[in-house]
Amino acid sequence: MNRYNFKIVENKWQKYWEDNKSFKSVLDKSKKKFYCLEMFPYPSGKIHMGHVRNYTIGDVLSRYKKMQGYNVLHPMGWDSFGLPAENAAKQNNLDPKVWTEKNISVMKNQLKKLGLSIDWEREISTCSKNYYKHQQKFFLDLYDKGLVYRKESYVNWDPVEKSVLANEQVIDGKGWRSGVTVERKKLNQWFFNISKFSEKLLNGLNNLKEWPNKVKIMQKNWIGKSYGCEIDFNLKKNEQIKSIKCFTTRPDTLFGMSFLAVSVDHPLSKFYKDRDDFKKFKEECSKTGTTEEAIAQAEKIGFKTNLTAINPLDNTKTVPVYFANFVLMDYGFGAVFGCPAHDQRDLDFANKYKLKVIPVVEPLDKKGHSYDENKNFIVKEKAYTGPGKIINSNFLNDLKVPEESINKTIEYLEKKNIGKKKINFRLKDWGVSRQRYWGCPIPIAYDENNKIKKIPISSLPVELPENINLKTNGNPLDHVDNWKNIIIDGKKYKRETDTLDTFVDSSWYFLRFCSPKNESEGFNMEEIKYWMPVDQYIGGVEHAILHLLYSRFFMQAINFNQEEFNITEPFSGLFTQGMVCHETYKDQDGNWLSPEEYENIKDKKIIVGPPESMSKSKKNTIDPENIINNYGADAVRLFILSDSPPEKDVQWSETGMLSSYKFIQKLWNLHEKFKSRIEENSNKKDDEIAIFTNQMIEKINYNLEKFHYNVIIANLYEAYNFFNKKLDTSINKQTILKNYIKFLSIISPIIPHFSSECLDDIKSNSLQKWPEVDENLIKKDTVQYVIQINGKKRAILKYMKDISEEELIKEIKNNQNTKKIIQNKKINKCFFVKNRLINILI
RNA sequence: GGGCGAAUGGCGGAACUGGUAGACGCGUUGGACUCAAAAUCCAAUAGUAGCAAUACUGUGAGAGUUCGAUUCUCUCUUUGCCCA
Repeated sequence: MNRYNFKIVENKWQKYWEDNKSFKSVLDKSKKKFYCLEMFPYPSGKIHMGHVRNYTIGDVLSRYKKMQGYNVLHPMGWDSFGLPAENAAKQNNLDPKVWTEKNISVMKNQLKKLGLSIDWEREISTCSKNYYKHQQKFFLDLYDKGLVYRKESYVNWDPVEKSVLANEQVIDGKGWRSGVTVERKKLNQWFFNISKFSEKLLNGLNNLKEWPNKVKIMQKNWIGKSYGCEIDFNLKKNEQIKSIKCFTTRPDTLFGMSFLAVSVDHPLSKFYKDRDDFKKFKEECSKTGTTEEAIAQAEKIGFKTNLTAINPLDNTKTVPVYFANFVLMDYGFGAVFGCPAHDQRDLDFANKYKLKVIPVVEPLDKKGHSYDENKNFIVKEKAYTGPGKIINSNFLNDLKVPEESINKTIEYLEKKNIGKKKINFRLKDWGVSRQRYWGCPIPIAYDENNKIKKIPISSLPVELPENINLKTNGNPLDHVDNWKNIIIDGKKYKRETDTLDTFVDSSWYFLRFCSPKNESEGFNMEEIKYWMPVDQYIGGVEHAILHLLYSRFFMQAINFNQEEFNITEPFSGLFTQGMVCHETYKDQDGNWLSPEEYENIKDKKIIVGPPESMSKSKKNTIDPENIINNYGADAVRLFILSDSPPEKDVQWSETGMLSSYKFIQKLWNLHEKFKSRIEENSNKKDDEIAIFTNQMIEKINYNLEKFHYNVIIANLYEAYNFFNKKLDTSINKQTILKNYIKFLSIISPIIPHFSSECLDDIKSNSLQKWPEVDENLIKKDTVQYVIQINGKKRAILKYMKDISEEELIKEIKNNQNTKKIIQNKKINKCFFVKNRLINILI
């Protein structure tokens, strides 16, 4: 018997697919399209197991859809701008472009070894000028539509590195490399007006039927629509400023107000800007990070003004006005009123500055709360934010919180012209400026007066200069004078040296795949009208918010003021796969060990940790290329799908991998067995194989549609067990051949090389259609009935299909096994489920 | 602190709409082959009792709805992810 040589077979079919352009997709309006897309990789150097899992899931789906007759678009590209390239290049004295291109070529080869059904002719790379040229054009388009603007905004500033940090580079409020506390610094930056579409992005979620609920909920929370109220607070006898406008979601707590806090950037600050103590305070505030979390955790500090605000519901009550570090200018109006009893931040602040704490909401349940000697509810260290009823609030007393209280208060404020109902969104505009070299240049220049000048379309792309000095303070582009200084129409300008956030690159790449080679436009209307939206998008849940939201925004932005294209959602189906995990190993000194190191020094005391997602820092990674070389692509594909449902984490296991490899060998032995039987001739009529095959197809169809890929593998094992046994009996030649081809077709999305080789070996087409289920064959004449007595299973009996309740009871009374249980007993009641079960109560 | 999930043999996991719990794989045990081992093949494998047929218990804990609950409802425990 021949042994299956995966190396020869896999090379052969990969070459065959490439030579025959088997997966090239062409626009064909006569065919139904299916756009299957997996999140494209960042070219970090090598593919990792997460990629293997992601792309295998997508490949199974693509191949399945193709076999079903769809015109499948399954492209691949590279998210190739980004900070790692810049850092790696700096370390190794390379050009980021050279580093990136080398990685791409390595990773492309690795992906090809997996045997993915990708149309490589559509390959794109976001760092190529053919790509970012259109992105720059797009930027100017959005500028013309008024969806891009420039404003001053805070960034995370590392005072040691003298550079701007991304939020993820700030760890516990400190720079990831310098370890120094990050400061807030104001810079002029570019913004996309995503908040303009808050409502649309929120409502659009309702139409995304094939998205996981949790992703929709995360986006909904991120957009954060809240109903509240804007309130004007009058100030006590002040000439320069009469009132301060605040936004609040809890107007019902107005009687509990004990201070008013404004942001240091509030217009009010202009009256204090020359005072030294205020300057000092402002500097102190700048030491707080920019994330919501950093602000929440920072100590609440304030600067007391000489202003006094009047409670709009009771003129006799006045409160002090503070500048405070926890109030941000870009939320609401940069001013809030503080009700310490019912907001933790306000309470921390009030306790620090010895301000009054007046509870105005009393919890319904007294358990776990504090009360004074007169049994009045009091708040000390922990603010109460739950439901209850209003107290200490004059005419608002006894209203139910929150059902009645908020709306009633707003009604009152509107009637008295003090405030009005307002909807607020948490979603802020998207700051896209990055003070980095390795990104898409922003096609803008400034004249001597700092006035914005668009780079003319005809001189796009604005190319990134190559081979520049990266070891500079701040943005390297700032130091490239011959690039920075330009002349447009005879006038001197300085280029914008910030580059675009890489999330911009990935916000429209799915469109580019529809027209990857088009020189004159980023995407062609006719082509995106045919291919878009992406029918199935597959990737990690870590992109649930930003990438997906930004992509959705881009579709809105394209659609904005434009009739021709009316698809506003880029991904009609979304699937988020789980991570690939591995045990972790540490030696006695607490150093991480790799799985190989662990194998080699097994006898020593090593602490084996629980499975965690593979990461270089924990050294618990497995290199896919080694695995492919040792076991073959088919075996890897089989294993990565077999052990867990795709949406959950999967644990990498060497024994599991080995058993997948062995299974392919077993399938090959089965193939040899089949072949010998196909050549034999037996006239015995036997429907059992056909019935089994059809039932299997039915099951697999169901599991494919539901992404239960691990169950499909179990189905395949069952099929193997069945066929292996069946082949030892006498069977009809035609029956075997017909059903065997169906079996090979069904396994082909998962282990395509193996399947192609076997089909070819029995002189059958290696690219089969997906087999249809023959309904006649899966109809059964007899059915197994579960016999329950008093709810307990007592027997399983086989009878004719569609037997009536009376007949079935008669049969049970006569059956040897069951009659003893119910003999001479009175049947009180029966529950009969046709063709399935009967429950007899005696 | 808030939101969303999850919990099933030694392990990963399966179970349609409430209707046979544990498919399939790993591991373990026994056997065949072998001088021996590996590989391969065959068989057993939730627990308890029993030679066995079989009986009882059993899907994180506790309650509830139901003829019937892994599945639905409530409370709790543990745990994961996201936001703070």
